[in-house]
Amino acid sequence: MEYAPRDIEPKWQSWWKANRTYEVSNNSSRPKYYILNMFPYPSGAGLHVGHPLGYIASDIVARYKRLKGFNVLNPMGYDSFGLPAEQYAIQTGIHPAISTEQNIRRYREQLDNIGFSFDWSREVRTSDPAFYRWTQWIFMRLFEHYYDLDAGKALPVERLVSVFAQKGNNGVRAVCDEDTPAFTAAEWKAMSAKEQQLLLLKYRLTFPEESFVNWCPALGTVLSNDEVKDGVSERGGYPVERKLMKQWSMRITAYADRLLEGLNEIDWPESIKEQQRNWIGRSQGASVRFAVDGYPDVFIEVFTTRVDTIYGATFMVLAPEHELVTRLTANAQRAEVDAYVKWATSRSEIERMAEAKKVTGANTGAFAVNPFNGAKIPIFIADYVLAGYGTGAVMAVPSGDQRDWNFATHFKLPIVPILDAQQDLDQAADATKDGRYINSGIINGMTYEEATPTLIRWLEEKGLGRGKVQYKLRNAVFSRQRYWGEPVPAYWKDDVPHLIDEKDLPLVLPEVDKYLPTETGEPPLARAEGWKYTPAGEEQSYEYELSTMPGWAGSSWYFYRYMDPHNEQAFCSPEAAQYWNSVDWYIGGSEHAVGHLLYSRFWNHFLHDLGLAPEREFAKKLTNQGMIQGRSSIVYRAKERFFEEYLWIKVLQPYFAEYHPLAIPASTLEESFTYDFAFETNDLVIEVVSWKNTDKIEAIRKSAEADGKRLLILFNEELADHINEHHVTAAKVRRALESRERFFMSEETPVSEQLFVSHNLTAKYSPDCFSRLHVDVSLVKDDYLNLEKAAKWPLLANGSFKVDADGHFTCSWEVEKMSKRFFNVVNPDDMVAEYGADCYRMYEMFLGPVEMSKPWDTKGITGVHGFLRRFWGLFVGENNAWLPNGEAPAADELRALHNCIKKVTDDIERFSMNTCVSHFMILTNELRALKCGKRAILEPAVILLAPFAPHLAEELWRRLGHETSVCDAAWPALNEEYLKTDTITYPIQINGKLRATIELPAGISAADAETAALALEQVQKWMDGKPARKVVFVPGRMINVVV
RNA sequence: GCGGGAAUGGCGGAAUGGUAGACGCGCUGGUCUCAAACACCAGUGACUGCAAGGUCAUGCGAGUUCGAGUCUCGCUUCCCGCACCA
Repeated sequence: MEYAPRDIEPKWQSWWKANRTYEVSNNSSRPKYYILNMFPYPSGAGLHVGHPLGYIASDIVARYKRLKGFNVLNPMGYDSFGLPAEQYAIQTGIHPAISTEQNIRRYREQLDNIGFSFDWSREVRTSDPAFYRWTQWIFMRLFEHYYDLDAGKALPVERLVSVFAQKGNNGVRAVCDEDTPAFTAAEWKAMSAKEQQLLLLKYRLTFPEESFVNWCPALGTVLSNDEVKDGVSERGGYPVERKLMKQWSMRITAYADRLLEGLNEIDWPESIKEQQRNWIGRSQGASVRFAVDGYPDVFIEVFTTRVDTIYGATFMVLAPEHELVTRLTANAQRAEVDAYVKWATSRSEIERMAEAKKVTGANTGAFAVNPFNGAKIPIFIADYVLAGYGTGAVMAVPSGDQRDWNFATHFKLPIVPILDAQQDLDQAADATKDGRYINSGIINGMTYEEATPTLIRWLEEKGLGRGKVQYKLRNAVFSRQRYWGEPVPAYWKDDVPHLIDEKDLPLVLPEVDKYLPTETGEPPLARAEGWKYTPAGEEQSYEYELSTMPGWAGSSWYFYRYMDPHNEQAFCSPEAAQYWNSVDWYIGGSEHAVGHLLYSRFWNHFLHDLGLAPEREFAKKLTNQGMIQGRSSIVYRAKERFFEEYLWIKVLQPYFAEYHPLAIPASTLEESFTYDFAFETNDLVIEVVSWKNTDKIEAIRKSAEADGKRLLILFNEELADHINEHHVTAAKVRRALESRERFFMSEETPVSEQLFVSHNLTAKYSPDCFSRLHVDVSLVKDDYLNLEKAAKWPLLANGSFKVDADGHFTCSWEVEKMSKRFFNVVNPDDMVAEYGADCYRMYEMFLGPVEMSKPWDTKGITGVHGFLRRFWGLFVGENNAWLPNGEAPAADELRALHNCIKKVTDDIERFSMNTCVSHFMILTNELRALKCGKRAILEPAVILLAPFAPHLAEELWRRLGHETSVCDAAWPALNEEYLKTDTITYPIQINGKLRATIELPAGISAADAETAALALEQVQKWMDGKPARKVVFVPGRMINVVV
C-alpha cells in the first residue's frame, strides 16, 4: 500500500482527541518542562504558512521532551483583544466577541490540521471574562503598591501611609513622580483625604496622569509609538496628533535597573537583550546646575554623561520648548528666537528626521555661567536638543561631541580642546577619553578615570550638582480609548480614582450601541447605559473609568494561566506556579523585542515581589523564529510607452510597401532600445513620440513644414491604449495618409483592454514601459502563469497575454511580507491537503534554520514527500506486505541507526530542525541501500521520527503491534559502541593542504600513524625530499605533516 | 549616527578550529514506458587535463594557527531594531 497521509492523518488526529493524548497533569513524578509559543492574535485572515513555523519547531521539542520522560506543558491560546476586531465591529456592527469567536474557530481548524500536541484543555483567551478578571486583579495589585528603593521591591501603599503619618516623606526612598513635594508628618495629617489620595498617586505603580499621547481622531483612540508609523496610524494611515490627556500609566521605570540586571540571568538572543538595554537606556553621568548671568534666581540644570568635558563647554543649548526660553531671551533676540521656536514646534517628527544633518538654532542673548571656572557661555536654542529627554538642556562641548561641533562650526563658536589626545579638531569632534586633561582647571593633568569622580565630588560639596543615572525608559501609558479591551476596575469619586471591590471582579465589558467614541470625544464605554459603580455601603453610584487596557495587558501574564487555567480563586494557584515554575523555552517573533517581552518581564518582577511568581524572570530561554516572507508573483502590464515591435508589425508595416520610406529607424525595431522613432516618405513624416516631449514635437513640426511635408504625430501612450485594437490606429494612419494636413492622433482615447507581457520578453525594453501588477500566487506555478486560471481572475480578466516563443507566460517575483494585498499568502491548509500534515511539518523545518527569515518556496517539497514515501516503503512493501522481521541487526545497520539517534538528539536540543530532517533522509537512504527490514532497527527509527511526523509514526507504531500511542514511547538510547569502526580513513595534509588519505586502525598511536603516513608514496612525493619538521595527529580526525 | 545579525555552487542550505558544499531542489545521462508522468540508477563548484592528477574556490584585505567558512583586526554590501538620547 502506498503512503496515504489523507487516510492516516485524520484517523490519528481524532484518536488523539478522543483519548486525550495531549492533556497534561499538574501531578506527575516526571520532571516538568514548559515550552511556550507566543499566542497569536486571531485575525480574520486566518493562518498563513509563516505562523506555524515556530509552533512546529516547538511541537517537535515538546514531543521529544515527552519521549525523553518529561511532563511537558505545551499550551496554546489567543491574544483575543485587539483593534482589528473593533475596527471590523465599527464597520459592520458585529460585536467583536462574535467575530473573534469565528476567527478563533478558523484558527483552531487550521491548527488541528497540522497535528500539534497542544493541550487544548488549557486554552486561554485574553478576552474571556474568566481570564481578564485576573488581568484586572493584577492591575489592582499594582495600584495598591509602590516601589521601595530600600527594600528593592514593591511594598503595599498602606505601609507608606503609616510612614507618612509618622515622619512625612523625608527619608522615604521610594520611586515617585519628579514633582513630588517634601512634607512632614504634621503636614500629611493636615491634608484632606483627597489631597492624601492625590499624593499617593505619585507613588502607586499604576496611576492616572496628564500626559502627551498620540491621539488619532479618526480612530478615536490613543496609539502607542509602535502603532504610529511616519506620523500616521499604522492601521488605516490616519493622521495622529499630540494631545494632553488623562491616562493611566504603569511605573515601569521603577523596575528599570532590575529589568536591566535580569537580562544577565536569562538565555535570550543577544539582539533582544541589546534592544531592551537600549530601550531602557541607562546612562550614568552627572547633573550640573549652571547659573544664568543677570538672573540670580535662575539655574539651568543639565544632564551630561561626560562631566569631565565641562571645561570645554563653550555654549549651552536649550530645547525650543524649554520653560526658560521666553524669560531668558534678550529683547534684541526676541524676534529671532520667537520665529525659531514657532518654526521648530511646527515641524513634524518626519521633517526633523529628514533634515537631521542640517544645523539650525537661535541665540537667546543670555549667558550661562560655568560653575567650575565662571566662564560666561552663550545660551542657544536648537531642536537637536529634545525637550523630553533629560532636562531639555545640554552643555555643549564642541571638541568632544560631533553635534555640538557641527553647531559650533556653523555659528562660529569657539572649540576648546580638553584632552591632549584629541586630534584634528578642525575637521571633526574627537570623543576620546584617552590622554590627560588640558585647559581644564582642577582636573588638568588627570586621566578620565580620575577626573570624573573629582568633578562630581566638587559639585556635590558645593551643592551645584550630583552624580546621576538617567534612563531613556518612560512610564508606559496604559489607557486606550477603545471598546475591545479589558475594562479598568476603577471608578472616579471626587476626581480621585478608587478600585472597585475585589468581589465585583470581573468587571465585565458592557454592551454599547456603537463601538465609536461619543460625540464629545469620550471613549466608547461612555455609551454603556447605566454603567456605574455603587460601592458597598454607599447610596451613590459613580462613573467607572471609561478607558480600557492596552493589548499588552493580558499577554503580560498569560503564561501563568496555562499552569492552572480553570482556577476561580487565583490567577494561578501557588502549587501550580511552584510546579511549573517558569517557561523553560519561549518561542516567538523578534518583533516583540521591546513591547510584550519587556512588559511581561516588568509584571513578572512585580508578581515576584508579591511572592506570586516563583522566579524573577518568566522565561529562561527565548528563541526568535524568523519570518516566512511571501514570494510574490508579478506580471508586467504594458503602459504609456509602446512596443515598437508591435507597432511595426501590426500597424505600420503594411504602409511601407505602398509608401516607399525614405528613412526608417536606424536600428531594427526588434533591437530598439528607444521609444521615439520615425519614418519618412516623399511627402509624409510619421513620428512616434513620448507623451510629454513637446520640445521635440515642435522641432519636428518646424522641420516638416520647412520640407513641405505632411506630418503624423503618434503618441505612444495612446498607441499603448489601442494595443488590442490596432485597427483603430491603422484607420488613423490611413486617414492621415489620405489627408493633406498635419495630423495629431489625439482625440478619442477609448479605454481599452490591457496587454500583459511575459517577463522574458520585457528585458529589452525600459522598465518604464510597464507597470508591475501583483498576481495571486495560486495562479502561478514555477513562475509560469496559468493562463486559463488567469483569465478568470478579476484583475487580469480582460487582458491579452504576450507569451514566450515556447508558449509560456513567465512572471517575475519578489520577496515581500506575506500579505493579502500582495496576493502572496499561502495557506497551510492547501499544503496539508496536497502533501499531508507530516510532509508540511517536515518541509517547513527543512527550509532552513528556524531563526532565519526566508521566503516561502515550495520547490523542494517533493524531496521531503519522497523521503516520507521511502520511509514508509521500509515498512510496507508491494501488495501491502508487512516488511519488518525479527532478524538480528548487523553492525552497519546499528551504526546507521545510532548515528541518527546521536545527531537528531543533539540537533533538536539546539533547535536545528533542518539538519534533523536531512539526518532522517540519510538514515532512510542507508537502510534502503542495506535492504534493512529488521524490526530492531526500524522500530527505534519510528520513535525518532515521531516528533516530526507524528501521524506517520503513530500509524507505523500501531502496525508494529503497540496498543499505546507512540507519544508515550521512550526515546531510543544512544550506544556509542555501535558508532565505532575498526578502521578510520584519515586525510593527510602536507602543510595544511589535503594530499592523500590513509586507512588506519581505529586505536592507532600517534607514532604509528605518523610512520604509516610518512611511508605513503603520495606523502613522500609532496614532501619533496624535505624532512618532516612536525607531524600533527588528531585521533579520529586527520594528520598534518609540516615540512 | 547607535546597536544586533548576515554574506558559502544554478537555488535552499550543511560544516560547533580538522577532507568545504552534508541533505534536498534543479540540471545532465541512463533504466522502465508506445509515449509522458511516476519510480529507480549514475553524474553534477569552477578551470585544466585523454587520464592519473593539478590549480582556484566560503563578500574584500590583513593577522593568529601545523591547519581558518569558523577565531582576531580593518573594510564592503545587505537585512533587522532604535534613531538628533547629550
